[in-house]
Amino acid sequence: MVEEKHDALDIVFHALSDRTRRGMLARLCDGELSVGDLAAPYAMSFAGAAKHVKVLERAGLVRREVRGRTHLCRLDAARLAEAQAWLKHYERYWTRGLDSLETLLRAEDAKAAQNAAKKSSCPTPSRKQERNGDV
Amino acid sequence: MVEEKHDALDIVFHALSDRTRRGMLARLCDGELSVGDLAAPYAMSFAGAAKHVKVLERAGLVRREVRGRTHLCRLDAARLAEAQAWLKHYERYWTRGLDSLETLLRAEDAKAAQNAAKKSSCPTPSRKQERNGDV
DNA sequence: TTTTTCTTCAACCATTTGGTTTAATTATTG
DNA sequence: CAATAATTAAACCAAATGGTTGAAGAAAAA
Repeated sequence: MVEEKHDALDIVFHALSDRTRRGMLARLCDGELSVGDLAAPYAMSFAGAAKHVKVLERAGLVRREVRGRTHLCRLDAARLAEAQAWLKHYERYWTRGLDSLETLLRAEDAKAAQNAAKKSSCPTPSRKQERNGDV
Repeated sequence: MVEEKHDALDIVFHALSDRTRRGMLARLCDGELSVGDLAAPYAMSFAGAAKHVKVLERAGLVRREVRGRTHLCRLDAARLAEAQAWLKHYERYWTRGLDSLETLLRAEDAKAAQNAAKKSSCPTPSRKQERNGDV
């Protein structure tokens, strides 16, 4: 009878819905950081940033190890896996679209290849982008 | 100089951080639904549910087509793809863990197979779960 | 036209969020 | 010991969130 209003996914997605917190997670990829280290890059007050760390912690995305007077934080990606598992259900609803886009691009490539064939051959046009912008 | 405080990812993750909205997205997988249809299953007021639809719409997760007096909504998964692309960056931080888990389970399976070998052979133990609980 | 249906809009309320500042806590260092 | 460093805790604030109710609009049906 604990009247749970938010399930784990609510809390994880909420934690991810803030650019500051996503930035913290990104920096934790390179290894453990203290709360102070995590807070340093941001313009806000230390206490403000520490609150963000706490949100990440409550979402289970970071784990904290108190070591002397500093609190070391490290990424715990398990909950991210859960979030991605949820999203994966919807993969088919965008891959369909991407597939047709892919088809279109392939057709374009083929046409371009035909036109270019008079001059040279170009086996794999390599339409890979992987552009991301991060954080 | 528009002073954008929230980027697209903020808004998408926030939209996903509510069970009601995730439920709506799930139901939209089966096809278009009116706002009324979307609202029906929930205990809250119609206007309350309609607000959730609007949040999804502003996040770019649903698109609305006004048709007569009913507003048809349909899933637009492109933004979900962006969210998953972000999560994909972290895949390596949980697959490492899952790999060792996998190794452990494989070892268990192998042992079980050895024990069972005296009675019968079982080619693919099929440790696939895909359990999800959805929404 | 009148009524009903589907929907938005506006006002309101309680709670949460993201931020601040100041004070308190805890561990290290001089 | 006293001083400093790393952090939390508490009180506060403005804005956003998630919900309500009641009214209004526009399209369809009577």
